[in-house]
Amino acid sequence: MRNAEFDKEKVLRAAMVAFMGKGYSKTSMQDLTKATGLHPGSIYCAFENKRGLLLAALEQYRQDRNTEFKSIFTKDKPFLLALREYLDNVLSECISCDVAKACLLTKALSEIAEQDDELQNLISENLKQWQQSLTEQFEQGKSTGELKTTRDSAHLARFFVMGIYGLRTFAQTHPHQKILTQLADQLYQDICT
Amino acid sequence: MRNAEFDKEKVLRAAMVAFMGKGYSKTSMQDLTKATGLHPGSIYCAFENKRGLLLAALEQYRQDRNTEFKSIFTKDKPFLLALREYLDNVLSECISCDVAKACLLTKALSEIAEQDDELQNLISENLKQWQQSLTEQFEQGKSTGELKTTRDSAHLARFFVMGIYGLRTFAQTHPHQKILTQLADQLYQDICT
DNA sequence: CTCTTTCTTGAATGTACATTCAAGAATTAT
DNA sequence: ATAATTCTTGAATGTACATTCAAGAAAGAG
Repeated sequence: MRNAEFDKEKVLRAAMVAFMGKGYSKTSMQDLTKATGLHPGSIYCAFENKRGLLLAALEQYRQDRNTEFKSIFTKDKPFLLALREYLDNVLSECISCDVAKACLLTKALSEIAEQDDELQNLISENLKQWQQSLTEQFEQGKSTGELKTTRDSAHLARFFVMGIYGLRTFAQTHPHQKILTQLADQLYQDICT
Repeated sequence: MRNAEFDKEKVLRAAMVAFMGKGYSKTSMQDLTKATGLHPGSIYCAFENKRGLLLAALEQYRQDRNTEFKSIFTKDKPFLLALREYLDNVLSECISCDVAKACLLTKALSEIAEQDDELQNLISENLKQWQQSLTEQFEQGKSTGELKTTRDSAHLARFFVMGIYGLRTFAQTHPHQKILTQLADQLYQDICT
């Protein structure tokens, strides 16, 4: 008897970064062995195949994002502050020069989803769940009176999500702090008034 | 002496559709020969290689979009109507079930740009040019008094572009007419007030 | 009608890749 | 210590692919 030697989370985060950097197709197994430090056999043993590694990485990504979300939208923090902090986080990802500029979910969605229904559904569900969490926060914000608007919470959340998708794509052609910040400010204003 | 037998525009539009459907990497030469009706040799003769075909297809895409843009934003049509029509066009693309849901430029940008600086620049320039055209239209709309806002035209155009990027991504997970229309309406309102 | 040029065809080539597997190494149990 | 089990290693395999190329077909020139 013997236990696996590698740290699954570390491996999955490394795989995430690799996939975000080159995209799924262009990330070779060689890239993945280099990034994760695992040999092909180990990867196949642990994750079945390359696609399995992507699935596992997506799940890890979802968990990480979820943890981050909960750490920002805490019960004691005023909603508007939390929302602004959340947006600023997205913003700094967009501006940063590392590979996390794109969201792994949307990147994978645009690259592979058309060909792979299971993956498409998985990703869509994740994104819908994220949107649902935001809807709940908007609802919360309205109930405390912080968010003064007649608009439906679900609608607000969808618009916010759309804005973030757009911001991320925009950042790929215009990675300028000033402009991106302006766009984020505008989005925040449009939501909160 | 003998002339090439194929219609370049038709070939390029077929290639565009193929690339939009499967993405660049996953579209094989076999797919492309089937889609275009050309044999490998002819493709290599006319476009150098697969990447060359993508470049040519991107250029065709740019031209087609430009023509469409000019046909919507004509001098005699009221700006607000034109803007609304433009947005509705995007919307119907998002809702339609064919492959044109995604913009070829942003799809290619997210898939390949990281690896290919020349392509990255080409696409970025195209997108910036689009944004510039919109800026000019917003400026026009302000000068006629149709567009009543204190906001900068360039800023308006950026926000509008961001919204369209977001709408397209959003449509990949929620291809529902009603919700997408709602989002487009909201975007239109936010811009025009 | 014949020659020349250019285009077309699709089988052949080489490469890059995902995947497998058998031998070796490490760990735990007895 | 030894055996039993499970993990690790990386070279070998087969496949899918982009690309090439030489032979054949079509079109125009003389």
